[in-house]
Amino acid sequence: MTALPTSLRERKKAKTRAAIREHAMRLFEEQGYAATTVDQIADAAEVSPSTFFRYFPAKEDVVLADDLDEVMVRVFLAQPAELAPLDAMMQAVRDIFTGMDPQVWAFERRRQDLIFGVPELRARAIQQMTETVDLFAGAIAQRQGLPADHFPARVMAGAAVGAILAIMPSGVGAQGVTPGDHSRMEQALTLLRDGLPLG
Amino acid sequence: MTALPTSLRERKKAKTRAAIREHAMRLFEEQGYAATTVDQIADAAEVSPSTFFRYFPAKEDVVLADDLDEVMVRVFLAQPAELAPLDAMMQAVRDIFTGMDPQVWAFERRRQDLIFGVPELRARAIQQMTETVDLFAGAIAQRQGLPADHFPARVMAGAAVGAILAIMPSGVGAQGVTPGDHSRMEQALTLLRDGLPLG
DNA sequence: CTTTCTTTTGGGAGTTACTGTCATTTCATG
DNA sequence: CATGAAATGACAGTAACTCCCAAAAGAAAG
Repeated sequence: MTALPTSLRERKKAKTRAAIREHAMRLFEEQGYAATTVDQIADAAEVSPSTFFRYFPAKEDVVLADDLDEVMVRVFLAQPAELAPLDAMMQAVRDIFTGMDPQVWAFERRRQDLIFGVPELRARAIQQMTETVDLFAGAIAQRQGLPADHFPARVMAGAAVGAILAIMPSGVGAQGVTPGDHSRMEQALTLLRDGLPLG
Repeated sequence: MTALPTSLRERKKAKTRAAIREHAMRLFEEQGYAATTVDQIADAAEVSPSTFFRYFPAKEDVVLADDLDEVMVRVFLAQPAELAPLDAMMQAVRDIFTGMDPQVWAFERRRQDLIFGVPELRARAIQQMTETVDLFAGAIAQRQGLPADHFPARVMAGAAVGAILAIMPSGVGAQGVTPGDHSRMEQALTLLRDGLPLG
């Protein structure tokens, strides 16, 4: 996941970060996000509140820290050049979901559950997605040898991210990403490619 | 815009609300969003901070209070039934932008500038858009006589909203929606309808 | 091992957005 | 004018941050 830590200092920092994160997630799941204070998290992780904010600039960032989106863009760019962009995207989705190790998967799932359950977090997650649109628009253009600000490339990126977002579970009792979801993503991208038939 | 106020009380409330809003927007534009405190706004509008929060549950809501999205859905549903969904959407965009009176337009523009300039506001605005996706998905399905949770309808709604969002100016020095923008929106929807050709 | 330098940590004080409560004022009504 | 309802303002309190400074812990050098 991350580069292997060398010095004692690095190892301690990684451990502290992980501890804060784990205790925070647990408390959020147990008592709810809003009802959990930063002080409680700090107490549980045995650090001072000051230290908490040194590791995570905001309470939200404990949950939102690293995003999957950049990985997605990288995998997308690694696809064979002969694939059409939307097909390359589908293949990238497939690659990511099949190659993910179970532990990462489980953690990802807990995160998704929290994010989609808490409006505050959902808002920021979606904002991250708009940054992903920029990344994707650039990536698509690059792949096809088009200028970086190519209009149709932007539209495609926006449509793809929007479509995927739209089929994410978000209502009451929603569950995060499940193993079956990557096939729904592929269906959505196929529809896009075919001009959005409604039949 | 709103129903005509009858009683003295109603009129006063409307005036107070407008005053808070106007002073807030002015201060945000002059000194920036974060640098403006609720107390300053309350002072300028000559109300107590308590009253401020009675009118707007959060500082953000002064800017985000009413959204254009619901209007969009209504106009979309009012389009002639023989238009294909994406064409109906295009026509709805056209109707709204041409029918908007200049004063509303000017205010809308100031709002857009603020929203797209302040990350915090942008995040919440985008969240509102996801709610719009739900509305649109339902509207599309309804128009075509499909079940409310029809998968391709959701994908279409998500793609359309995502595409439009993607071509909104958001970078540094970005300007809000300008009169020329509705044609860009139409271009985007046309691309969607045609299966997203990149040429 | 000790000294010195650097990084990390904890503590405290301060700001700001927001919540809840209660007395007072302001409008509506008979 | 009297009475009830709604709006307001002042107050106290909480929680998420921010800034700053002194103490602790790891790294490097003698």
